[in-house]
Amino acid sequence: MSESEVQRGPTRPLAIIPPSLLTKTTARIKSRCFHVRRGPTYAMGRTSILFCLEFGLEYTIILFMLDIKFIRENPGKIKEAVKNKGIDLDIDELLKIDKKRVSLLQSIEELQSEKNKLNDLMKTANDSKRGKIIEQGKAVKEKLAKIEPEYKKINHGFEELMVQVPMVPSPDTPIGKDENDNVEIYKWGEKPKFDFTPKNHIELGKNLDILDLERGAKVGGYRGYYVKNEGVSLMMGFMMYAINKMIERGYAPMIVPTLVKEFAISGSGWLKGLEYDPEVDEVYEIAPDKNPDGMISKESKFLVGTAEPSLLAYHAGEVLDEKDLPLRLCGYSQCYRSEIGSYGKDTKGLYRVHEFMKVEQVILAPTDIEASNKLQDEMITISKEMHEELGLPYHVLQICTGDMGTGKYRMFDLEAWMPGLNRWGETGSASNLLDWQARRLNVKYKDRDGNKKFVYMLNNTALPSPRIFISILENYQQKDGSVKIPEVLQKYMGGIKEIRKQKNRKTKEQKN
RNA sequence: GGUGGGAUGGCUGAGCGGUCGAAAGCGGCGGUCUUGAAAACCGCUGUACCGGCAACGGUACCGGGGGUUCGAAUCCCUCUCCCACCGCCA
Repeated sequence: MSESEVQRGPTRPLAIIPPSLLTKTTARIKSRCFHVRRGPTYAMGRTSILFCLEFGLEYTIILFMLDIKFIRENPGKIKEAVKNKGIDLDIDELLKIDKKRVSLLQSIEELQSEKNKLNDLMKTANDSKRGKIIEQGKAVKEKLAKIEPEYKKINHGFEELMVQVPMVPSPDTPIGKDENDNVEIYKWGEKPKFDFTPKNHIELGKNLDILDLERGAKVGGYRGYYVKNEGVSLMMGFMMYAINKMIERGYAPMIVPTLVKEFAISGSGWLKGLEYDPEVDEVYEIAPDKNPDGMISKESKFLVGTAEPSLLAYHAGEVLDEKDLPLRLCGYSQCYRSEIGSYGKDTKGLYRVHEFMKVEQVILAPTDIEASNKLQDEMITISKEMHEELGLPYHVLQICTGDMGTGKYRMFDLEAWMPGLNRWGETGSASNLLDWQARRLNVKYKDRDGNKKFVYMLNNTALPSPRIFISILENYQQKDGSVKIPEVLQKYMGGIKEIRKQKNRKTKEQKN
């Protein structure tokens, strides 16, 4: 058989079978794990691969992330991904633990089988035999009591390593160590030229009385801020603009919970390990609630860093219908970031703050890599369009292996130009994670043949509040310190065309 | 804040110590009939993991975790969530 192409990717081994072989819409080979059907890809098990081998059919192997079977069979590819992403994870150790785990599991299953047989005997046994069966049952129970704790311990270690296994990056992802190796793939707009020294948003905001960082720090602490007056109209204005844009593009809008259970956070990949670690994880944990009996419940909650976890977890544990995919969602939320890994970075101004607003876009898609990449491009196009309508010069970077998260397959950042800071600043980030998150959140769909598969999940920023705010202020500033308003936003701001220093800010009523 | 009632397969819903991976209905799939469709009738129809080339075999799962028992969907503890009514409040 000719292995036409070995691709790196996620999920179960997929096979592509020439359509000429499928004379009917559904050609079914009666085997439990073997379904052949029409379409670009076919979900297959081991049997199917063997079938292909036997009949000389072509197929494409695509990786299966977080599936231990694939890791066992292709340790080389995983090791390469671990290396390229700069992750500290020993795959050999994982495989060793896996082996031990499986052998313990088998012992347990044997004992349980024995136990079940005794139970069956008990149903029909007379009293004289019963005593003996009870003795035997007790003996089996003792053995189980010995093995089970050992298994649990091993299994925990196994899971700890498994959650760190990275998604293998897409073939077009540049290999690199850090953000310096990201590749600029697109650029739009001219950086504005000023016949004066441009101010940064901190000065502009203060002069115009639309941003107060001092009192923000007084009340909110480090990285706290107040947005005021026309600043509020501006910020709420472009949030509303983003929401409308998403609705227009067919994304279902939601205002999502920002206080969520741990599974939503960890399932989306926002925790680095198996459990929350405030030293490394970027999210805030909220003290446990009181339950109705006044007892302290064990489950604490977390503040989301974006609407993404809330949107993705919306369908957690559900089986969707293929005809509803791709599912396009957008969420508006307040976002909270502990910035634990960024101490001392961007300490001034609005660039890096602990809380902000954001409109986020998310797609749940069928398991087709090509199509999911197209959907990712679709989301990026929307972001590009918004930057262009807002008149913000920007460029798009393809993120390299070393700078992308563990679970990501393909990733792009948008960076808008910020003249006052004299640099590009990230205003959007689009990721395709394939089924990496869906496995953790257990979101599946039923395809046309009734097979259940994990969906592919993609996310992208629509607009984040502080950084777009910065970029607008700094790009649209005028010599006299005023700031013009991009035309598309004016209708969301009650017709305000520019923000300038106000001598008398009293409201109408106060004036009267 | 007070008082009750719940959580079972894709959905509705029975079971309340062994014969239960789980009745029944709906939905889905396949078939008969039909020019085609509908109706009617017949059959099939949960998921994950382990072993096996396969046929198949094994184990687990009745919201999560723990316990009692030779044996738990069923009894006990605990957590989470949902519903109803009253009170209070945005």
